[in-house]
Amino acid sequence: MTKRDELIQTAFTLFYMNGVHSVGINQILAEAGIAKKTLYSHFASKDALLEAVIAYRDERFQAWLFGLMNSTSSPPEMIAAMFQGLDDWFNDRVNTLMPFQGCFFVKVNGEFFQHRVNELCHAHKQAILDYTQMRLSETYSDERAAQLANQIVLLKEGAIAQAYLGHDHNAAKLAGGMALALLPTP
Amino acid sequence: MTKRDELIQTAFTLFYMNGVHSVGINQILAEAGIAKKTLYSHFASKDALLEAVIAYRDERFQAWLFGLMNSTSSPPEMIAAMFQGLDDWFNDRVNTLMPFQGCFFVKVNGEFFQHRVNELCHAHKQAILDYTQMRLSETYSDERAAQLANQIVLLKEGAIAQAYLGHDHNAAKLAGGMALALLPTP
DNA sequence: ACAGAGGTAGACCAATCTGTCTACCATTTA
DNA sequence: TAAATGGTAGACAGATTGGTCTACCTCTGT
Repeated sequence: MTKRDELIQTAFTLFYMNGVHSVGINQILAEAGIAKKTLYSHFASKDALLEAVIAYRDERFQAWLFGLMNSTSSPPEMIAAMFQGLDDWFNDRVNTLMPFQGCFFVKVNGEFFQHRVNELCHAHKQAILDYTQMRLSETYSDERAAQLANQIVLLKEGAIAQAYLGHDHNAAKLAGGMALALLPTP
Repeated sequence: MTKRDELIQTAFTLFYMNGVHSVGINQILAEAGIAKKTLYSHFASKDALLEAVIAYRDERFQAWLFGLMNSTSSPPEMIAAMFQGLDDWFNDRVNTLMPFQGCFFVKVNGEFFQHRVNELCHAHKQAILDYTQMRLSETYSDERAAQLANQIVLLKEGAIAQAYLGHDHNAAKLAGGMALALLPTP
C-alpha cells in the first residue's frame, strides 16, 4: 500500500471517529508514521486530503452495498440483502467497513457550510438513491420505482441514525421489516 | 433578554450552521456584540457554553414538538401532527425553530467522541422516543407501543436526514404516510 | 557510478485558538 | 455618597493550527 493510501486510511479513521476539525494534520502524521513533507507532496492541503478521504469512503461503501444488492434478482431479495447488510454493519460484522460510527458523510457534511464537501456528501447519497431506483425500475414503473426508492433510502438513513445516536442496534431489522412491507403483497 | 441568553442564541445559530469546531469564541462575541469577559463570567469554557446551547435547543425543540403532539387525542392524529410539523420545519414555516439545517444534535454529536455532549445529544433523542411511546401506550399495549414508537422515531430521523443531506423537502410527507400505514386499519 | 525520485525528521512561520487580565464605564442599591 | 454589580474594549499569554522549508537518507533505473 502506498504512502498516499496509508494517509487516506489513517485520516479516514480519525475523521470518522473524532470529526474533521478536531483532528490536526500532525495527529494524522503521528498516527500514520509519515513525514509532513510526504503528505504535502501528495495533497495540496488538508481540504484536498479530506476530499480524497471522501472519495475513498464513497468507493468502498458503494462497492460493499451494491455488491450485496447486485447479487439479487427481485425487489424483496434486494431489500432483504440491503437491510441485512446494514444490520451486519451496525453490529460490526463487516470487515471492509470500519467499526460502526454512524454515517461518515452525514458527519462530515455537518461540519461544513456552502463548501465543496457538502456537494460530495450529497453525491454519495444521490448515487445510492439512483442505484436503488434503477434496480427497482426493472420491476416497477418509473414513477413507482422512484417513490419506492425514496422510501427505502429514507428508512436506511433512519436506521443509521437510530443505530448510532439512538443506540438501537436492531434498527436495521426494524427498518427492513418496514421496507419489505412497502412492496405489493405477492 | 439577558446577555447570557443572547450569547446562547448567537452561539446556537453559528454552531448549527457551521459546526462547533469551525466557530471560534471571538466570532461568537463579534456577532453578538458582547465582550469576552462577559462570556467568561457566565460560562467557564467553550464547552460549558456548548452544553448550555444544547440545553437551550433541547428545550425549544421539545416544547415545539410536544406542543403539536400534545393537542391530539388518538395515534393517527398524533402522527399526522408530528409529520405535519416536520414538514413545516423542513420548509421553514416554523418561527420558533431556526431555518432548517438538519438536526442540531446529530451534527454536534458527530463532532465529538466519548464526550459529555454525546450523552446530552442521545438524551434528547431518548426523550422524544419516550414521549412518543408514552402517548402510544394510552392506546396500545406496552410492547406494541414500544415497537410503534421505535418505528415512528426511525421514520422521523430518516425524514430529517433525507430533507437535509438528500435535499428532499417532501421527506416529511413521505415518512408521514409510512408512519400512518403502521397503525392497524380502523 | 550517478542522477533522480521519494522518503524522514523536524525546525520554523504566520495565523488562530481559548482563556486571563487590566482599565474603565454605567447603573443600581444600601 | 459609596459600594457593588455587570458591562465594554482589547491587550496579552500560551498552546495549537496548517503549511513551508532545509538537510539528509535510501532506494532504483540507466
